[in-house]
Amino acid sequence: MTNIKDIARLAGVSVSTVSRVLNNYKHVARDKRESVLRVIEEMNYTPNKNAIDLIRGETRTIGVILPYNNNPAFDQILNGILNKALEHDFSITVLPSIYSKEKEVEYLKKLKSKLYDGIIITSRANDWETIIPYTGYGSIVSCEYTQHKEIGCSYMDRYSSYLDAFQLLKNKGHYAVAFTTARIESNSTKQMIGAYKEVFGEFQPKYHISGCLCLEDGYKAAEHFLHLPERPTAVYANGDEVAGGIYLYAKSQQLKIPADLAIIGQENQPIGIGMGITTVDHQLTKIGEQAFSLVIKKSREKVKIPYHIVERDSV
Amino acid sequence: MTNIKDIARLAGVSVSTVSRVLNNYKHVARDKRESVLRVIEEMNYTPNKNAIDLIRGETRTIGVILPYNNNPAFDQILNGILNKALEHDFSITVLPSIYSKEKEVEYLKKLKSKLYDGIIITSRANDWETIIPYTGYGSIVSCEYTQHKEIGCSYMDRYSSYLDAFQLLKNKGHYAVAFTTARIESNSTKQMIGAYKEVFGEFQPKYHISGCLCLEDGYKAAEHFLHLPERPTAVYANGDEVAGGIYLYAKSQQLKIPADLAIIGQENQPIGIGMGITTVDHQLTKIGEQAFSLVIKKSREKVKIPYHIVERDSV
DNA sequence: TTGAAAGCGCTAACAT
DNA sequence: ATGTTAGCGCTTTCAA
Repeated sequence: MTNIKDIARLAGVSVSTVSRVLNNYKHVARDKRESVLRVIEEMNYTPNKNAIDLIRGETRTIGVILPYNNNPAFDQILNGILNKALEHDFSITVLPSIYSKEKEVEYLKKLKSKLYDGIIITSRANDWETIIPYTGYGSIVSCEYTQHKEIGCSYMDRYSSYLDAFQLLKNKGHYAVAFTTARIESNSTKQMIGAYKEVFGEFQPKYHISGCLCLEDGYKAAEHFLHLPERPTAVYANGDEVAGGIYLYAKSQQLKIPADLAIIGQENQPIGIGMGITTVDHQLTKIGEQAFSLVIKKSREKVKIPYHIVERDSV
Repeated sequence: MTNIKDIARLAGVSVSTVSRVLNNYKHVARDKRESVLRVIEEMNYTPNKNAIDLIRGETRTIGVILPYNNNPAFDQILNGILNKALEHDFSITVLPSIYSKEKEVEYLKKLKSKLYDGIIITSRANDWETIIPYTGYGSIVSCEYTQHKEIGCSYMDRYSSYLDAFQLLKNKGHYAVAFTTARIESNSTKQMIGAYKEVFGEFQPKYHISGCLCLEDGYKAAEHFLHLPERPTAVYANGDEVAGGIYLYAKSQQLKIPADLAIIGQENQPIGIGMGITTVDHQLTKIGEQAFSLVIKKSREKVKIPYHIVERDSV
């Protein structure tokens, strides 16, 4: 591999001069600049980026921690991040965590080891207390709200959106309402249950199924709900694919949507458009875009992205 | 920032000893190893990965060039890549190209600049002739077949799958068949047209619409097809979301699926399951997994991944 | 405008 | 078993 020293020698200049033309500095004589460029061309030289990153102490790369890499919601956030990264000429490294605390810490250590200029956490397993110390090594932005001043947030008002969705159902005359969530221990499950209580008074565990990520999960959840003695008349799914699965199972039981079962999904995904499912759109792409903007600004702002409900034919 | 020198000094040993314990080498006395570990702990030290990458000349990072970052097909491939990367403790950097030749070359230069150990090209705008020289700087694997010996391939037999899909339609009595593709200049459009000719004799431009990526594009394509004087009785869509859009438009015109219009999609995506759309599953996740395996083995094998047709209710 | 030289933080060959 | 030292390839003072 040819290096900067070779170029300098062949161009008859010093390495610092080569460095100067490489970085477009002024104060380089025309002829020297040209001869350096010629040699670079001839030798087909490209500077070693690791050496540059080592010296500069920055990499123009952002790491994105996300639990699942095959989940449409996280794909939407990632999409937003990539949009902005492309625009700002940053690279994005995807860090799949499967909600493993160890994996997450491993990734935070990579921030510390200077591989990334910052990290975006789309969702997490660790406590903020274990994450915050790493803000000393690069900017950390979360896609979930936290009051900790060290962390920038690009988030949505989950609680309020859950409230709206349940209220919509209640307004349509539904009182036996079921819902699905992804992780039982997650913040969003807690908020979902909270909102449920606020709207319907008491939480009934039989009307809640966790661990729902994809269409098949929704199908199974519906199977459970619809075999309950007092079967729900509506269900709020944590994603349109899960909602689609619920829809399919209901249909397989000859139920009419929404007459026999109302369904509301989340994140305005293609399947929801296709199947005409009402959905709560948290604008995840925008969340991702905003998260990226915050992380490169090293900002610790808390930016709330508005959600809206898209009414279709399933409620 | 504390560095290896500081640790050596504080532990009362040389940097090489510190390096040895860092890399789990043998021949380090118990007490020295322990005191080094203690100081590392106390100082909360993490080695600078850029320095290590610089010396080792490898980064355990693979770059993945993909044209769109919000396209379900490429998401499936990326998903497969990430599965394997996680397993093998490699990092994945996403390189969005929007089919720009310049962007692609920029990414290949990053391979040359030693940022990645290899690159996976899911789809490309450049000729192989301009890509191949970069195989000198790291392994390059393609998700599309090419006979060039320098390039490993994890691919599907597109032509044969197109043939099968068109034949399926023909067997069901369809002769006026339309189809959609993503990019007019792409290889897969060429193969699609070739397969069409082989099955139906002649290619009719009015039955082909390019530039279809999402549901909305499918909707518009259907609008076009269904207003043709001799409207097609079947359409093969380049993706299930596009197929979903076609389905929706047909429904909006009171057409029955498949009686009035047969629809076949591609890639077995959730929306297709939800809407009951027959699809050609090219197993993109497996393509991604295999591509990753090839790239880290620096293999130039050509591995064909089998496809299969999933029959549902739209044909 | 240019070059010499001192790092950036680490590994590894070599010597002991 | 351990330390010395010469790099890895580049940037950036500093002096000229």
